[in-house]
Amino acid sequence: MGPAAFAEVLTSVGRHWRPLCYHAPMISRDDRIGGELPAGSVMAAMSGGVDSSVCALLLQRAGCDVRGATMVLHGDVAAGAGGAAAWSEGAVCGSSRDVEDARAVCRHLGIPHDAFDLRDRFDAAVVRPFCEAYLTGRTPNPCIDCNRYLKFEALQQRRRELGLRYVATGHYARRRWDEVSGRWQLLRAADVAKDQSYVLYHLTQDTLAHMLFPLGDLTKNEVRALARDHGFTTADKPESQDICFVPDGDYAGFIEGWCRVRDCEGAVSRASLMRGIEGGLKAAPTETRLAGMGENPKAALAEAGLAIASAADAFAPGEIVDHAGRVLGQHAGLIHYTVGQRKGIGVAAREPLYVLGKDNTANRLVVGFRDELESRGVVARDVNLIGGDALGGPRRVRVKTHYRQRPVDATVEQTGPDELTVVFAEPQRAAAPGQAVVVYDGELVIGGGTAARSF
RNA sequence: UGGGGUAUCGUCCAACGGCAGGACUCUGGUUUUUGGUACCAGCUACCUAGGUUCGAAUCCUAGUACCCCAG
Repeated sequence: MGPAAFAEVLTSVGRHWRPLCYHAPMISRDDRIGGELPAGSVMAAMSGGVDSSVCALLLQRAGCDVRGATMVLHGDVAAGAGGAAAWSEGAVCGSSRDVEDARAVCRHLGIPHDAFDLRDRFDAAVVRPFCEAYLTGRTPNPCIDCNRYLKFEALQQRRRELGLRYVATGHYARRRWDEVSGRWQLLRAADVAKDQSYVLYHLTQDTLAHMLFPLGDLTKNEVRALARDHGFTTADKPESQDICFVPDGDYAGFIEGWCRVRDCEGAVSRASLMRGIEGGLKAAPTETRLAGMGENPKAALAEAGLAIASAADAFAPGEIVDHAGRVLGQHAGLIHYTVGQRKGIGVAAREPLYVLGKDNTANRLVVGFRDELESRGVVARDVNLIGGDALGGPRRVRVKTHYRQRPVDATVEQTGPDELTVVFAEPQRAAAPGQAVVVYDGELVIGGGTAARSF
């Protein structure tokens, strides 16, 4: 079916076109490529969840040559005889359960399925930067890194190796070829409630050219209905939540354990942590360097108001103070807190108290009332602009500093080769350093970066 | 040590002599591919001992503790 015929089908079925997708080849209209429907071989990234299952289904129905691919991201290999490997159980992304679910869906669809062991890559590109960010007082978003370095970079590499044309994922987002600029664009999903473009701001032209987002025009309910209609075992899996490699939610405990594992003596000492952090900085591939740290991590840390030495005290109790320095209580270690946090401070006041900032040097937690948390803007580093060009002078945009936040009016200006400065139209609750700042122009994702500081 | 004042959830405050309420904290839940936020729900208290009264957090007496003035 050529694009003209495809458009005709859409027109002819009119308002009832959606149900047709249950029975006919139907994928997002925005997945046409240069006016053509996607043709050729596609690697469908399958997490074992409902979205990626339906993603594979839609590709197959569109007539693509599909093969499923699942990344094994974590899980221990049992020390069995003969090196027999057994993935650990667990309903978390990239676990054995998910690999099995993805494989079952592929069997159901009659398509090949590959499982890639990317645990080392996951550790290096996601887990280590996650721990190091928290240890230096920032609040990382590991899902962003996982998307960037695993779901896109690593899978694209496998795609090239296998000689396939596309990688498709179950993200709720859309891409579009822009004739005017001659470039690919990333757009928000049709289902605003499920839009996931926020975690994709780092996509490049090269990657977008080889990406498909078959779910971009569907709603979650439609996706689940499709999965049920096809009897997928993944149809009623719950939405993913929490950090996949910290299923119990105790990220501080996880990081402490991570530090211990890295230190043979088993002690979380200042010296061992410093060794770990500095070693990590040296050994990490360039793309997994501490965000925005550049060539000289220590200088960069100092510039950011962080001291490497103090990072070792991330677990040490200290004082809770207000903006005037009055001591209000004791904190349990700065690693347990993040800017904007309300719960867990443990100090009773006239109104709720929120974390305003973390003073790593003095090991003090600065708290205040809600209105004190508001900021005029935010500076983002480690910038990616999907269009490729520099942004230049102030530009009216909309900005998200959290996955679920509705975009807010702002102006953005390129204030450095790798720096954006966002000024909100109305003061916003401050974003924690380390969080993603994503810039939109209507439905279009312009790009984004990592929050360095609010002002 | 003299004079005055105050004692109520973990914290800060309410409650004509008539079922002790709220805010904050805390706990649980909902929402959510990050941390958080937001929303909903829940737990916990009348300083001690007497007295007055049908009935006391409330009034009276004593004790205890703390605070403020005088030292």
